Amino acid sequence: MSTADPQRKSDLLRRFARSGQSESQTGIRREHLLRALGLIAREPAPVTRAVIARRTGLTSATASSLVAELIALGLVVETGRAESTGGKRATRLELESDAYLIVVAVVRTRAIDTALVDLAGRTVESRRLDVTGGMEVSTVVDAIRELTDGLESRVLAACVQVPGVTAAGVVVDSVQLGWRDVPLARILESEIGAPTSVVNDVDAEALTEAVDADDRAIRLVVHLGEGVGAAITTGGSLMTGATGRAGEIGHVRVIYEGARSRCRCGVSGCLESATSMSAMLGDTYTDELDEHDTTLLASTAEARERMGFGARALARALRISSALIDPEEIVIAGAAPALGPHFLGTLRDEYEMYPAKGTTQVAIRYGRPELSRYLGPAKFALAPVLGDALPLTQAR
Amino acid sequence: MSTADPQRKSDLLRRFARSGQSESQTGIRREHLLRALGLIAREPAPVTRAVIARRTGLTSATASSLVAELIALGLVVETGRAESTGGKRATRLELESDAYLIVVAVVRTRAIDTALVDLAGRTVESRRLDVTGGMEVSTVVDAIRELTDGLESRVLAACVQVPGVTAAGVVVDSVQLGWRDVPLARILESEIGAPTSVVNDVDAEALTEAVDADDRAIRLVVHLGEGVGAAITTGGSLMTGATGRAGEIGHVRVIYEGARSRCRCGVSGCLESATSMSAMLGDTYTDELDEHDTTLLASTAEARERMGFGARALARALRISSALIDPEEIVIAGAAPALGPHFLGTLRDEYEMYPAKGTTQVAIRYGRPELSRYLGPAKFALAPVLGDALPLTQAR
DNA sequence: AATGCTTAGTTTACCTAGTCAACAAAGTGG
DNA sequence: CCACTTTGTTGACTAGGTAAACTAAGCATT
Repeated sequence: MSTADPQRKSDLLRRFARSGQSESQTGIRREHLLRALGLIAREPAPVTRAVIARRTGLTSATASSLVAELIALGLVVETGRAESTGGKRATRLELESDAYLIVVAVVRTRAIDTALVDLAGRTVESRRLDVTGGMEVSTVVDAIRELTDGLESRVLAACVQVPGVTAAGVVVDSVQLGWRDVPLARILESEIGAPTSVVNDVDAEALTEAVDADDRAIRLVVHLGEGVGAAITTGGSLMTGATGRAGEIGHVRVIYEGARSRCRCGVSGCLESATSMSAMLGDTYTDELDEHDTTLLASTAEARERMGFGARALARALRISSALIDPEEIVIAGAAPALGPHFLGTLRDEYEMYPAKGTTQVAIRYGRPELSRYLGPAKFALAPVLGDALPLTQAR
Repeated sequence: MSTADPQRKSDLLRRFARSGQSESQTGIRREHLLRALGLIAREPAPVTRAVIARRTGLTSATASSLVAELIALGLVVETGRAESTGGKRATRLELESDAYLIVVAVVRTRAIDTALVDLAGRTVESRRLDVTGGMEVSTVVDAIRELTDGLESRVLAACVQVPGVTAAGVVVDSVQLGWRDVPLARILESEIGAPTSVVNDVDAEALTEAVDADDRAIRLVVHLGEGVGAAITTGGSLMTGATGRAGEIGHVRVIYEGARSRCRCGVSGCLESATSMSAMLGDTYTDELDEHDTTLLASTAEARERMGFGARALARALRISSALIDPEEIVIAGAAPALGPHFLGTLRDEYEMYPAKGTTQVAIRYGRPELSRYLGPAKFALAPVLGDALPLTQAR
């Protein structure tokens, strides 16, 4: 366990946190440091200086100097020697995952969940704060300050997850929280002294699902809950669209004949009115339910019938979406995994009923409920500092 | 007019053409050279060394050295002095647009159009070769060789446009040409000694429409012709998807009740069966028709009625597509502009009939038929050499 | 006309972060 | 014990930047 060292942290931030423009000189070095760090963090086999040199194509001299700097910054430690492969035994290098921490805050209508995540993706600590009345920005600030008290020098980055439209650290519009144009990142950055990001809840979930994604993978993640949303990830980062509203497909009309009920949005036949968890399981469903209760709700005959209808509507949306962006896979996340294999099977059948010429078969799977929901936000928090060097896989 | 200088061209290719991997050292210099070149090519006001220094944030010494190298490579010339702004008059810099040429070949079922495009986007020369029988790769090679005869030392890059699925310089599958897994780029590169790209026809068109795009603009381009296809451009480059099939939306089913005719693909109710030019204007329509003849076909009462049906089907596809990717604008290209304001108006009305909550209004416009169709391929050809430094705007 | 001030561009000394080559350290096998 | 391999470090060199001094060429004011 490393001790807090304010100097080392500020060195690290100066080195990595992209500071606007003049990256002409240090940019390459930053890139190389992150590649080396990425190898150390991701590679299952033991990583040594020689391995880094071979994999990056840099010389062993440069690899040594990169490792020296990573060790000085406290991100990497030497951990004994490797077996000999015919010559001198190499020094193993490993990520020092508990040197720094990432702060995650998940803000909802009536509660704030806060957590500290280490560089391996482990949740070191988590708290819940129930909030009565309206959600205030100051309450979020206080919750985070309480969590990080005394640990300031180890907090490397932070991310706040909110429901609603976000762009560049600003909560543009959150109906659920009643916030509009709140520069949340700026407020928190001055408060905790670390780069802070703001992310939409659906996007955060998509990043969680992309946790061990291939570099170039393109993935369509659909969230089913009280509402319906989607997100597209490419190589571990998000497609935000021109106005930060990419993925807002919940209220697009997909049923033109035989719509069953009018959605709260006014349009009848929109995707959400057929495929949201509430539409399929009834109004007793809420996002606060656990998996067991949701499974119970899904077991009635009426629910099963409505799940068929919902699957058909979602299949319509997915067919055109996947033809357009040609994803590697489609992930149905949110509370959907609790619906079980029946819903997924129906969805796949409906999806494959009209295969479009010129497109390839795309796998549809459920999201993985076993993944910590802090992983996506943690990954998003780390992006401006360490890029996607660290996998944050949690389990290994 | 600059003379051919083989040495200078090979210097340029060595400097810019990204050669696989080891870009660790020269990468930054390449970046800076391209930024300087981009300023000189794009800026409407006269560009000088001092301007480059200010805009890039580099020092004036570096700007001077960058310009010196661009001049040595033949990409830039000094053109007199600017007005004084209180001190020494600056030396104007301009793009030497006729020093190098880009080869474009548009391959279709029965004809090959070839063209030479200069660095400003002007078509310097163009030829057409009608082909009877099947289209052979060797015929394409010959057509290009004939066009470039004696100009080899000025040809900087080439692009071949083909109908069908393409990926990384390979024609993966072209039903129209009867080609499968043809490594066209590799064949041509050894033939003409310049980096060669292969692009899909719909993608090429999308790049043409993105010719003076803002850097971060995301744009959805839909091609209407004998078939229907789409492409997404972000910041001047294409989203290709996981397997190079992004945008293949033609045969996605969008009409579930009241489909009028079965498409050649077998599915009834697919987008193409309602919205392709052939579906709307009748089987007498072909992609070879000129704008005038197409307009005539569109003027009958029956065609107008079918255009309404087609617009409704396309609107369905566009609503979900634009909610998903949140584009800056939607462009309806291909032969569609010949359909006139009636079709576009109907499409807009249908599109806006069910506005989805949480999304923003997106402008729908026709493609610009006045743009040379060689611009998109030329831009694609130049990408591996000069990135998106040159706008290739043609007219200024 | 002389002087000062401003802007443009070049030259020079220095810095950063690589490479290459020599070498030390620490292993293996005959 | 010695040749050979692999790991990692050290020192000379190189590419491509910066900072600051300097030259060049204009305008404005005395």
